[in-house]
Amino acid sequence: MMFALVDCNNFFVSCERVFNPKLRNVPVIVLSNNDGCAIARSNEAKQLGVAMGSPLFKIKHLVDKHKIVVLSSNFPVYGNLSARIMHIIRSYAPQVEVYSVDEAFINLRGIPDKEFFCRQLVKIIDSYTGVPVSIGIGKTRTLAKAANHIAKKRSIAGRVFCLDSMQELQKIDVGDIWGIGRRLEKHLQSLGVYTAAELAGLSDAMIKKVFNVVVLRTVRELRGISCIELQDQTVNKGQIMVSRSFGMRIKDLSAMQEAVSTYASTACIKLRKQGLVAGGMYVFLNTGLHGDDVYKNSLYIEFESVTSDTRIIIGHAKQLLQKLFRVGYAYKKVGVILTELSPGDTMQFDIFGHDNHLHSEKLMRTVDDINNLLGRDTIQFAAAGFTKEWRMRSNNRTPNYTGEWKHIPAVTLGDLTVAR
DNA sequence: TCTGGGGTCCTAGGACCC
DNA sequence: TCTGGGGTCCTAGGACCC
Repeated sequence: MMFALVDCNNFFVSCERVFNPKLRNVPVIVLSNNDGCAIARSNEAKQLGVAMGSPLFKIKHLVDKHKIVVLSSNFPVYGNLSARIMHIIRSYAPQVEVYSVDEAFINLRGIPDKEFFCRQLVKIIDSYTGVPVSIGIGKTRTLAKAANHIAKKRSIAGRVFCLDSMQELQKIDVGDIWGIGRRLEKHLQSLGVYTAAELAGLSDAMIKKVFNVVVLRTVRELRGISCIELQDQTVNKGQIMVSRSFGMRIKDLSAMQEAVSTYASTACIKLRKQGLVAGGMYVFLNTGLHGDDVYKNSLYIEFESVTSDTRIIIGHAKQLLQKLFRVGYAYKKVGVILTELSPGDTMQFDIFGHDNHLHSEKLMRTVDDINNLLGRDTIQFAAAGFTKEWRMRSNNRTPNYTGEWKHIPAVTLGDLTVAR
């Protein structure tokens, strides 16, 4: 068994560079929603010492000193490029699991020259999309991950690395292993385990006693025993969450109601896009978790019958929020989580509500169709509000190059400008 | 006062991932 | 002052059953 992990290099930054060549060869970072933390960094920015996830205010001095280009995240564009890349991978590889927006596992079984295949794939993705990718090859998914890490870290020519010698594990820090996070790394180090090779050498009994089965699985994968198969992606997700931090603090219930209605509406769109219905919902809120006057809470409701009707779900969301809301706090965030998801075509009908249900499905489909055709929020629910003053910060967002006619780049002589 | 052993189900919270 | 969003999986502990 052999797996490959295709991973885009500095993905969000690479996407921005596809549409703006001026960003090449200069330090660039892309911020999280609400312009909070650096979640993607160009190699130049990494070298300047910008850590993954560092809050912008903590790296302000580096940004100023080295003139780092700071961009807000532009997820529609990244999602679009991601879909193109995954499409290319699927058209060449037999079995693919899209693991995240910028990563995919490939089962290499049946491919004769695996390294050659991967080097070709790197070139094809590069020439079709302009996004550089690296590929790691290994006997298990965990080893493919580690191989990918090496390919990037050592700037391997051809950007493909095959981890076929266990000697390599001695050079990999235990914290760099997939599945070993900060907590486990510390714990392992306190036991004298610093490298992947040392972790792989621990006894099963010891790991099970001190840690758990998840760590044991990781260790077995390091030894070359595949424990994590490629996932069947037709399986539904367990839940759908939509939540954002506000661009400002909110004290009044009405603005909170707008926000929760907006997120509930977005969650319903995601739900219907996957052909699912939900059986229940959480609403949660908090004041931000860093100050002194912290309040956080959540509530759950089980729906009377499964639904994907935005009107019903907004109604429940507002009711839950009303119960959670305490006057006097300055809120930073609210969110909804839809749970108990099941396919819409096998749903159980409320025996009294069948006609209502057909009506609801028709209405929602019509709303979705109109918005898909004419742009999102062509029709929206009034409860979601129109001014949305609480909207998150996004001060340096690039245009929606791939999703809006008026933002499509126009090439002029030699340089690139944006058509308006 | 004494008050077992085994099971299930649910929830909250922790840890991890990108 | 400012510190993301969206997920999954596992475990511990409580409630409840016989």
